[in-house]
Amino acid sequence: MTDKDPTQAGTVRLAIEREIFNGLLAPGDALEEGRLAGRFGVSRTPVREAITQLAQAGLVTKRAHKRAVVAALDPETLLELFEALSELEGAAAFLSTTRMSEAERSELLAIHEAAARNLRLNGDPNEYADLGFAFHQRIVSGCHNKVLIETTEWLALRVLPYRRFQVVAPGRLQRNQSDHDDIISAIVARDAAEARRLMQRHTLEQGDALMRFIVLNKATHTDFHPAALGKEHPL
Amino acid sequence: MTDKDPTQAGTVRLAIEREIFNGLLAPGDALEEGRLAGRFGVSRTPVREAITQLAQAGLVTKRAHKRAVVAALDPETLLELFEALSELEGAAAFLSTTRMSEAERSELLAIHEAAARNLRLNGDPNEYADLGFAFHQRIVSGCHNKVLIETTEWLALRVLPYRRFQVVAPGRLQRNQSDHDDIISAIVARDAAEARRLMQRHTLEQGDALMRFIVLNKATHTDFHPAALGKEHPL
DNA sequence: TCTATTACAATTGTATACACTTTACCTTGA
DNA sequence: TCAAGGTAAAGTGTATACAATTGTAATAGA
Repeated sequence: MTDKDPTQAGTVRLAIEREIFNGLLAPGDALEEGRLAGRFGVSRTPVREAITQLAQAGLVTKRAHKRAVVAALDPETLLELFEALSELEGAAAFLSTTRMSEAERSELLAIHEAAARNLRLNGDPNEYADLGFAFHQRIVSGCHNKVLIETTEWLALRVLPYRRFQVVAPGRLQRNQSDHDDIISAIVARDAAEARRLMQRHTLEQGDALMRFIVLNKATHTDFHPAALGKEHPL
Repeated sequence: MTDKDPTQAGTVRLAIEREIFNGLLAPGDALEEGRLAGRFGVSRTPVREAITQLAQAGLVTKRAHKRAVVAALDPETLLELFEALSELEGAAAFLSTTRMSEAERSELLAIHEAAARNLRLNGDPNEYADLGFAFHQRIVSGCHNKVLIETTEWLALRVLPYRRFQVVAPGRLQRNQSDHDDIISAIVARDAAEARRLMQRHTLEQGDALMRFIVLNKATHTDFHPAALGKEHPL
């Protein structure tokens, strides 16, 4: 998905993407072509093309003659995203169980063990979040189905800014790690059906945990963008 | 996905989409911005925007400074598409079993029965193909998860031109209908897990059948675009 | 005759200019 | 004070012009 595109349109697209993930651009914010063009030092044409791509990817919404805005994930859509994602990641886990190469499997194990080490030594939670993300990503890529991988990452991209904040809930990290333990066990035992079941439930639960967190903090925030969450819970 | 976009870019996008499905634009064909602009009586700008959207949707491939070409589905990718699609449709069937309204369920049954009638009376195979497509679509939409529906239709769009030709294989129609019978039974019995299993296997088998057909006709065709297939098997 | 280099043609990428739509503000009337 | 209408400002959609890159063909050299 992250193509090294030498064109300005591609560069601008990546830049806007980053700003969305960083929270510099919050959901609901308007993407004004002229201003962005000025900020990036290009004309409106490549900016417009970048926005078109982002719109197609679902990160921004765009209607004719209306300003493009950063897609706001209402709670319902967020739940739907996790539900769909859980199915795709479950399917990937099912296929990966039998399709991963020995090298891929050992790399997955290494990541899992690094996460366990981090947790045991009370390491940086951000590093743990990254390892968790890598864990999911390796299982997905292990299915060796480019279409499935692409589709899964396409959805994962939309929840990415929110996903890392699931770890803030108390006891969530341990639960997360224990889920990963079970998934690894199923994969090592070559139990594809079980790997699917556990992976699906795990991803679904991540969504639930995030939703609960959001609902709890709903009173004080009109929206729940990660930037806002981050300020509230810098860990 | 088919947005009624009043802008020229949207109109051009739909027009190109239709030409791809009709076979007027075959996989591998170059989408030359200038010519298309001339043919549609607009400037290159909206054409370019339309192509960008189609590229993001996966119907055309586009690299910097290279001509955009209609995406050619090589057999491997086609197989991957059906594998991914089978997972998504299976998941949709699982959810639809418990989530469909009574009205949706009876509409699904009506479509299924119309297909059975068509088959019994040796009706128009194209009508049967349409009914089969409607069958799948209703099961997908019945899951009431917009993200899942969108994602599934996004993939289905890419195999749509190929999918209808699965019916040409001998005995394929009866087998298809019998699969649908079983799926309906599971849904009526509220057996979600079984509905998932059957639906997934069914879609996967559709892909296999298409693949077999392609391989058999491979000797005489360098590519297997539906237009070529249609000429070979007008039924 | 074949290969490599170079110039030219064709096509894409970008900038700018303009037309049309939407939005916001201001005026006017009750 | 508030509502309604209109007008100006802002922003998007499109066309055109130009720059940059790529594909092609022709020519020169071996």
